[in-house]
Amino acid sequence: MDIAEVARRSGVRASTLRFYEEKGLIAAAGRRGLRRTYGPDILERLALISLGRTAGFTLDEIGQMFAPDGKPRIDRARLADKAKALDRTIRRLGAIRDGLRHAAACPAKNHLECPTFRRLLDRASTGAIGPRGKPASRT
Amino acid sequence: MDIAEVARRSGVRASTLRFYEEKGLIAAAGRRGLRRTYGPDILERLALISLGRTAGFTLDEIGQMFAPDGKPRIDRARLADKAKALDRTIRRLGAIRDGLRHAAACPAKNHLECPTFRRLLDRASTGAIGPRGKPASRT
DNA sequence: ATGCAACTTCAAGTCGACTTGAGGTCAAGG
DNA sequence: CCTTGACCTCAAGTCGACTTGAAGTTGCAT
Repeated sequence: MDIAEVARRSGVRASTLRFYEEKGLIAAAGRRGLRRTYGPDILERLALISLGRTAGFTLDEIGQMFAPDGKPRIDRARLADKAKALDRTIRRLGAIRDGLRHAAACPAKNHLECPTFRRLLDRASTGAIGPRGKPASRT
Repeated sequence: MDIAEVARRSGVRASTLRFYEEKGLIAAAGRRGLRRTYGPDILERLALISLGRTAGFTLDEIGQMFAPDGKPRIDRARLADKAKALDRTIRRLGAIRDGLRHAAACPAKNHLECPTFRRLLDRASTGAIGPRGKPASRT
């Protein structure tokens, strides 16, 4: 596959593929002249990277999860930690989602007067919800 | 309250408070000489901002949620949308958390050989999970 | 009255993850 | 053979959310 096809099949832009290569996250199977050629494995690799990104790993962290030979070298403790962190995030977001839902439906003229909303706000300010451990998605 | 006390009580750094002011997200109640003074309302305001941030709104979006008079001006449809988006995110993250948990416990020498892991990967690459709608938290 | 820690402004820097632009090369179709 | 469009490299730019640094001012305790 050439870079355009990988881009097409993975949804990852060509510029990003070059960038990932520069960072050591992926490698082209070879070159045809100047041009990169990729084997089918690249797609799985990219899926793995995408997965890691969504889970909240940085590219650098993801890079460290591949042994120099290219096979995943996965640190189970690290994964368990991340699962735990993810779980906390999920809980926080769940609380917020419920708060938003309520606010969207709530009849109070001013949300600051709504007890449900105020409870959410209190939890937010006492750190049960926010702020560290940031956002949720740019829709 | 002076800026240092607001910082202490809210957990938001003084530099951030000045930055938020510059962005129009907050305002000092007044000045004592050069120095900003804040009323107690600021803490609620900051909680609201923190909440919005965690929910995935940008600072600009959050700014638009306050009427010029400073009272929250909340667009219910917007909130409902965000709740929906948040819910999608939560689902994605839940799937990933489960995948990570499994991977952390899974006995397979190579995760790529584990059927559970592969299923996760497939969902990731078919877009059921990733990649658009980014990360989860910098722990 | 004086010293100084804590405040002020404004410009620039940082970080992560890419994207964009300029200028160059080259494989493949006509 | 020639064109051309897809590819290449490398440097710089972007975006969001802040932080940092330099240089200046000042409220307040002694």
